[in-house]
Amino acid sequence: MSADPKVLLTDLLRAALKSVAPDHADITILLERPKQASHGDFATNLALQLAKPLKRNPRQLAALLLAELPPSPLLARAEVAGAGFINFTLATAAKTGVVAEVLARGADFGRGASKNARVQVEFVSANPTGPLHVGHGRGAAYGASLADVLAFAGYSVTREYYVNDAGRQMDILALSTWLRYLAFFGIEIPFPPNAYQGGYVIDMGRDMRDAHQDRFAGVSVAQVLAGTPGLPAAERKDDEARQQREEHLDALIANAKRLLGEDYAWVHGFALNEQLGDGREDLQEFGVRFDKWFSEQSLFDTGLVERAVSQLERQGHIYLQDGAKWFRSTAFGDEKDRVVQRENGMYTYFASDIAYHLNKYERGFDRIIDIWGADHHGYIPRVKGAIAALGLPPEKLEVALVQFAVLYRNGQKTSMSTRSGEFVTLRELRKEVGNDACRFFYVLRKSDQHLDFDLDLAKSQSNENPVYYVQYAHARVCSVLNQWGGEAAELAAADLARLANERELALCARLATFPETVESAADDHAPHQIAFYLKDLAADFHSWYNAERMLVEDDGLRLARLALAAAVRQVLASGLALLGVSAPESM
RNA sequence: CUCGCCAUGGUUCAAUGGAUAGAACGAGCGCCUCCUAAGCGCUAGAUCUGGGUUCGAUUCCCGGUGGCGAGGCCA
Repeated sequence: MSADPKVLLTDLLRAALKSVAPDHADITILLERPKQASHGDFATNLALQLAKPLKRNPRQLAALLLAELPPSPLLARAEVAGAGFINFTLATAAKTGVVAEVLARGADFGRGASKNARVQVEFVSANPTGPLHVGHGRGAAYGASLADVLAFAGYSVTREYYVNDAGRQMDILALSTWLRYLAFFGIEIPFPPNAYQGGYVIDMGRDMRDAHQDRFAGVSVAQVLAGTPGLPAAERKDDEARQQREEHLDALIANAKRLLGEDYAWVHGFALNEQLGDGREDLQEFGVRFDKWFSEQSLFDTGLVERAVSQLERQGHIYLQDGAKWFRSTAFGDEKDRVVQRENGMYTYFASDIAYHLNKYERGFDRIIDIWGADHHGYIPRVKGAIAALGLPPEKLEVALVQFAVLYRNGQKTSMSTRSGEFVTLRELRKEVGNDACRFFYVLRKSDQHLDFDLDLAKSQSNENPVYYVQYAHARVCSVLNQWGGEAAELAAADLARLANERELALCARLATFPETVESAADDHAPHQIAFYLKDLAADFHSWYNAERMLVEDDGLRLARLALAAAVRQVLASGLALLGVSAPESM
C-alpha cells in the first residue's frame, strides 16, 4: 500500500536541503499540519530555521528549496507562504489513499511498529481498606488508557497494581471489621472515630459472623478496652486529642492481636481479601485490568526491604539519629532526610517503596511509569534519590501525577475522606453515569489538570456527554453499512478517485493523522489527545453525513463513499477501544 | 515558609515555538416528504499582569497578582 506521505515528503525535502545547504543537511525537518486548510496539508518552517545560520532571507531560501525539490506525483502544489513557510498540498490520490490503507489494516491501522521496549505502568494501587472512590477512578481510567495507548504505539506493557497489604492502615481495617463483628454478639465497644466508619465494614462484620458464628467473639468489653487511654470528647479537635485518639486506636489493635492470637491473621486476611476482591471486581467492570497484583507484604517476606536498606547502608547513605535509621535524601535534592526504619524496628512505608522500586529495576523494564495522586508530588525527589543511591538510573522512572478529581454535588464540594465514610464510590458513579461516559469523561482532561467532576451534571445530563457524540457517529456508519448490505471486498475495490468534495478530503486528512495522534499521545503520556481526536473525527463525519448521501444511485460514488464511511467506523472503533469505551452499532 | 497544578469568550476545556487562537455548553437565527435531529449550518464572544529569550510566545525563562492542592517516624 502507499507509504506515509509525511515520510515521503520529508525525504523530498532532505534531498532539496542537500543541494541548497549541504552543511546543514542533517537538521531536523519538521512537517506540521497547518491549522488552516488554505495552508495546505503540510507546512515546514525549514527556511525560517536556516535563515539565521545561512544569513539569507527566509523567503528566498524557501524559494531555493522549492526549486531543488525533486518532482513527485505526491504533490499537487508546493509554495512559499507567509514569513518563509513552505506549504504543501497533496495530490488527491495521496489524500484518499488512507481509506484503502485503513480498510486493509483494519484494527491494526495506527498501530506503531514494535519499539522493542518493555514498559511497566503501575497505577491505582489504592489501599485495600475500602471501596474505590471517584479519585481512584480517575487514576484507573488514565492508567488503563495510557497503558493501552503505549501498547498500541508499540511498547510491551505490563500493568501493575501495588497492594498495600502491610502496615497500620490494614490493621485499622482489621480492627474495624472485628469491632463491627463483635457488635452482632452484643459486645458493644464505642466505635473509634478514627477507625473505618463506612457501612461496608458493618457488612464485612456480618459476613464474618455468617461464616464463622462466634469463633472470634470469646471476649469481653473490658478485655478489648484494657489499657486503652480512653477517648477524648468528640468535639475536641486539638493535636492532643487527636494524638490520644490514635493511641487509643493502637492500643485496641494491640489488644485485638493479643486476644485473637493466631486468629488475628485470619481476620486481617479476611478483611484484606474482601476489599481486594471488591476492588478487583469493580475495576474489571470498569474495563481496567492488571497483569500483576504486587504485594507489599511480599517485599518483607522475601527480605527485599532489608536488602534494600542494607544496600543503602553499605553505600553510606544511611545514618542513625534518635534511634531511627535515616536515608540521606538531601544529598539527592530532597528538602529533608527521611526515616526508613523507626526506633521500634518497624520499616516506614518509604522503606517498602524503595524495595519495590529496586524490584521494578531488577525485573529489567526499559521504562517504569508510576501514576500517583498529585498529593504525592513531594515523594518524587526521595524515591528518585533512593534509586540513584542504589546506583540505578533514576531517569528510567517517570512519574505521572494525576491531579485530584474534585467532586461537586449540588454545587458543593464533597468530602473525600475514606475513614469518615463520606465519599462517592467509583461503583456508584459508574452506575449513575455509565462506564462509557465515566471512562471518557475522566480522560477528557490532561492528567495534570484539576478535574471538577460535577455529579449532578454528569448524572442528569449524561446525554450531553461528548462520548455519545462519538458513539453516535459510529452507530450512524453501522446503520448505513447495514442498509447497504454489501461485502467488505467490494469496499476494498472502490475507486477512491470518486471522493472529491471538500468534506470528504478533510475526512481523509483526519483519518491520516490517527497514527501520529497515537504516537504523540504515547510520547506525552496524554490519552486525552485520543479523546479530542475522536471528537474531531466524529465532527468531520457528522458534517459530511448531513451534507451528502452515501447510498446514492451512482455505483462508483456509492462504493467510494461507503469505503470512506467504513474507514471512519474502523478508526472510531480503534480509538474508543484505546479509551475503554464501547463502540455501539446502534443507539 | 517550601513545593506542585492552574490562569484562554458568559461557562467548561483545546492548541509538537508558527500564519486569521480551535471546540462544546449557554445566547441568537435557520435545517427532518431526505441513509438515526444523541445530528448539521450560520452569527456574536477570549490568551490575568510586567519583563526576558526568539525572525516569531497562549506555549519557554524570571518577577507579580489570583485560584486550588500538598507538605508527618500516616499509608
